[in-house]
Amino acid sequence: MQKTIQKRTLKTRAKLIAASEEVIAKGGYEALRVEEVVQAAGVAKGTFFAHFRDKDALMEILIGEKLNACLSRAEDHGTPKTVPDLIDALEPVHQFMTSERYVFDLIIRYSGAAAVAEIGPIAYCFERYFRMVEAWMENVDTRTDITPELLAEGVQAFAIQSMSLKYCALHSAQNFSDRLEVYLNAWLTPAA
Amino acid sequence: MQKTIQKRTLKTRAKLIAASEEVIAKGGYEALRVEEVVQAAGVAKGTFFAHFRDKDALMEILIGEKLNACLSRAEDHGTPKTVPDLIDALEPVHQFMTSERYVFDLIIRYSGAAAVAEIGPIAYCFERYFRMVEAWMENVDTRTDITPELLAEGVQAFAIQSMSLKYCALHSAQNFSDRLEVYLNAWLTPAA
DNA sequence: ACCAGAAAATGACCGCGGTCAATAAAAAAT
DNA sequence: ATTTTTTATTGACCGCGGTCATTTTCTGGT
Repeated sequence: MQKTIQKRTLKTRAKLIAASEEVIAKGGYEALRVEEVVQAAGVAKGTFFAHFRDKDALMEILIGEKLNACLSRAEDHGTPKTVPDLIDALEPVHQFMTSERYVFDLIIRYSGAAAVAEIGPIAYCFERYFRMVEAWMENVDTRTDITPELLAEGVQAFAIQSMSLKYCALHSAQNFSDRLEVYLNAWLTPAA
Repeated sequence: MQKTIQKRTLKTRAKLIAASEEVIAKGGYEALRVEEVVQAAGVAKGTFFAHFRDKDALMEILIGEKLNACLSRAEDHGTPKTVPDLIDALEPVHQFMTSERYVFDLIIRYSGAAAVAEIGPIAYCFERYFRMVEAWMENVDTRTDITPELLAEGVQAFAIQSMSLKYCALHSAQNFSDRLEVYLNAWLTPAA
């Protein structure tokens, strides 16, 4: 009862991923059509769904990859020492997350692991983001009444809030970084 | 250049709304099909889209109504004095927001006003939630180094974070209220 | 080399949201 | 009362994601 995976499978999958990236490079994530992808990859529609549960599953993979790349860049930044520096370090991540409305919505929708057994690519990125910030929190000058873990969860919550408000016309007066800075100052170094 | 609206219009619209509520009462929000609604309302499919931009627009209206009812209940609670009391006051709102995964996702997606000119029902609810909490913050014993407005924005951010984590298998150990309580204590009454 | 069984690919088909030119009904103008 | 104009309704049709029985291709055993 072996389930030998043929090398053909990997090749087809690679073709589909490559074709998807091509399509996205042209028109962005939102405009991607499965039909267009399979045509570019030279396979039938049914083949696509033999490789990915649904369109979202492909998106999770592609967006997760990009997000991981951004997180690596953030890690390279080194431990930030101030709030502006923290925001600066996370800038690539936040930048990509809000590069397209469609992307932001999809990331939020898949930010949680549906089941402990299978953590999706995006849920994994959220965990990675959180752990990275948590580690930073241990070596930075902030309030000490709460754990680095809690501090990191707060940073994530405020980052998401700031990104959400970017898409809200009622709060577009203040820009993303300024808003996040206000939040994080209040969260990390309260004065009363 | 008058745009007289016929009373027939209002009647059809009411029929559609009523039919929608019926359908939802049976199978929940996620399972609603436009086809089923128009059949129950006794009109053609095209009529539906003459009254609502798309399916989401109807959902915004229905969910917005429910959400407003929950907010009214929260207002009736009176100004909460402690964090557990605050969570208790907001309980109906949070309860409804997480009653269905589909509902939560839709609410989040439409929480921002797409344009200042037209604030959707759900964006309005978010504003109302925020203003209500802000007013509470003025009459409650918290940190005073930041404005009630900022405090309220933080409460909203943490509430959303807590709700999101409810759907994440990696963080399902802690329940919603307990998590939110930890967040709000740290946010409203920091100790260092 | 050949065959049996497993794995992969195919494309016709379906469900459902959304469109639009044609039609009917109501209101305004005569 | 009749015509004209505006407003509302209709349902055939389309786009696109997703399914599944059938066919093709691969692989391991003899």
